[in-house]
Amino acid sequence: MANIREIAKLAGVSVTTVSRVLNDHPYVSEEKKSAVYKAMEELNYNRNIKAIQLSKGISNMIGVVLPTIEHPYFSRIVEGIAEEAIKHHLQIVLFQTNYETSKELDALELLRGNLMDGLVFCSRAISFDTLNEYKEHGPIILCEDSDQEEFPTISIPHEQAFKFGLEYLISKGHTRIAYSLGRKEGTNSTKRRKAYENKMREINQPLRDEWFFDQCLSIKDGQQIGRKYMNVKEKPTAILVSNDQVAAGLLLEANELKLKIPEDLAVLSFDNQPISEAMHISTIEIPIIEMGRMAVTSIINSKNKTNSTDKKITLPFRLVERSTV
Amino acid sequence: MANIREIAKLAGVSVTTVSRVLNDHPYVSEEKKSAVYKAMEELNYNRNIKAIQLSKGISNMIGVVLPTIEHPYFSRIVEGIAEEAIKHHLQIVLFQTNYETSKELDALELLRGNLMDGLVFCSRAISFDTLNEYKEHGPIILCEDSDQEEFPTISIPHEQAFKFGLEYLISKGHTRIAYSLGRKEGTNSTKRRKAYENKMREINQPLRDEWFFDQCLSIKDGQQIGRKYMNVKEKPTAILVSNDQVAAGLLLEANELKLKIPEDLAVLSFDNQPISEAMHISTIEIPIIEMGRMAVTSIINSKNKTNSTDKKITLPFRLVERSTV
DNA sequence: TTGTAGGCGTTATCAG
DNA sequence: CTGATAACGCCTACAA
Repeated sequence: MANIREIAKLAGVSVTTVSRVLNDHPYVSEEKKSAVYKAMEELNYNRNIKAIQLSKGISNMIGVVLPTIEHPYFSRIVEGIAEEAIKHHLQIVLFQTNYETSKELDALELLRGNLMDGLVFCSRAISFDTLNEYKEHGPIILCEDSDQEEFPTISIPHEQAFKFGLEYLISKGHTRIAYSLGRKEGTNSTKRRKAYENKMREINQPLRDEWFFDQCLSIKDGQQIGRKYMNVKEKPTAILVSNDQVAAGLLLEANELKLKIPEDLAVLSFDNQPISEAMHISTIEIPIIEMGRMAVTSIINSKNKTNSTDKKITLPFRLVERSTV
Repeated sequence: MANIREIAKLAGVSVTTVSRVLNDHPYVSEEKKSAVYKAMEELNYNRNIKAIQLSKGISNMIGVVLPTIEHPYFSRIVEGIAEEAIKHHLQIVLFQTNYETSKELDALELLRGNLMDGLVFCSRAISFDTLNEYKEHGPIILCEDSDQEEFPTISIPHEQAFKFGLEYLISKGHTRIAYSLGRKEGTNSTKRRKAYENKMREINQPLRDEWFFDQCLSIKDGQQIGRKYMNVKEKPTAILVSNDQVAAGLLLEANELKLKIPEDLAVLSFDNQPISEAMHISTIEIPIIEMGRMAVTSIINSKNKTNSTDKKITLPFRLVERSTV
């Protein structure tokens, strides 16, 4: 592989001049410029980007950490990240962690090793304490509704949104409301659970284990809920589920079980993914793509200003009324 | 940022020794080793991965090119790629192109610039001629069923699979068969179309424009087909659609239109994504995850051997009979 | 077991 | 306009 020095030699100029030509600097005579181009042609020259990056001390890469790319929620975030990243000539490095902290650490180590300019955690298993150890090595953006002050976050207000969903169901005459969450421990899920418990206390409803469905993320999980529902002794009249996938699964299973939605069971979900429109699912929209986009701008902002301005960005949610409530 | 030289100075050893400690080389005395560790601790040392990569001439990164990450087919391929990549300590760089050749070129340019060890094209818009210009810069793997000899490919035999699907429908008594494709121009779609035209000729059926639905990828597109179907004058009795998403949309719309599946219209699709199981859609399984996995191994093989062994890898497809045929 | 010196390929500084 | 020369941070013969 020919390098800049060989080009210089062949063209009869200095490496500086070659570099100038390469970078479209002014102040290079046309003759030398064409001599350089000719030499590059002859030697079949290719720039070495790694060398440029080392020399300049930049990367133009950001890491995106998520449990799996196969869930619509995450692929949608990445869609947004990719859209914004390309505007800034940033490349995206994907870390599919399956919520294994060791893999999340891999991403952090690469940030530490200066390979990436920043990291977006779409969801995480790793602790804030661990995260904190990597704080100095580059901007880390969290797509979750956490209250800590260390890292910028981008999210809808999950507690408020869940409360809003419950109130909507209540306004429709429901008091016996079940719910599902993605994973018990996550920041967002914790907020949702809190909202649920508060609201139930408020309307004097007991918390029933039977009415809570954990680990619900996919269509299959939604079908699961449908089957479990049949065995629930005290039936709820409504359910607020983790996301549209779960709602879709629940609807499909309900159809098989001759369960009428919303007459027997009202269903409200989150996200407003395409499938919810197709199945007429009432849902609370989360601006997922926008979240992805803003995660990138947030990283860029953190890079530019030493005092990162935007700490906690809260995006709006929105009720989309269709026919399952 | 402290570097290896400062560590050496503070620890009172040479840079070589520091490098040895860093890389777990043998033949370093315990005293020096701990002196180095101490110095690293004191100076808050972080390895610069870009420098290592430049020095060693490696990248440990592969690029993945696809139109959008938001479609289950592509996110599933990436899932497979990620699974295999992590075993080989390869990072994944995502190029979301929206089928714009300029963005596909970006990926190729980074390959040329030695930033990545190889490229996987999950789908592409760019021509073989252009691709060929980048052949020398690293392995390029195509996830499509093309017959060219220049690049390794990984795919099911699309023509054969489509023919198989048609024959299955015919064996169920159908002769009036419609079909849909993802995009007219793609390699895989071309094969499918060819299979369709051949088979129709074989059973003496005319080709009707009305029975062909182009640009069908999503649930929405499937619903579209349902609505268009109502206006088709000569009704087909079966349809072979591009993928499970389209089938799902078609089923949902059929339900609203009081169209009976499979009585009024039999539906067979491709992929065997989770949604097809949930909706009991008969489908021809494509080992998408496996495709992703093998794309990575193929890149690794191309790297190791100068004479790339596996040129065209053909994966098996499989009929999954459920209740839409 | 250790160190010196040169190389990876580019950019940046500064003097002409 | 041009060019030496020193970074960037690390690895690795080769020699000791």
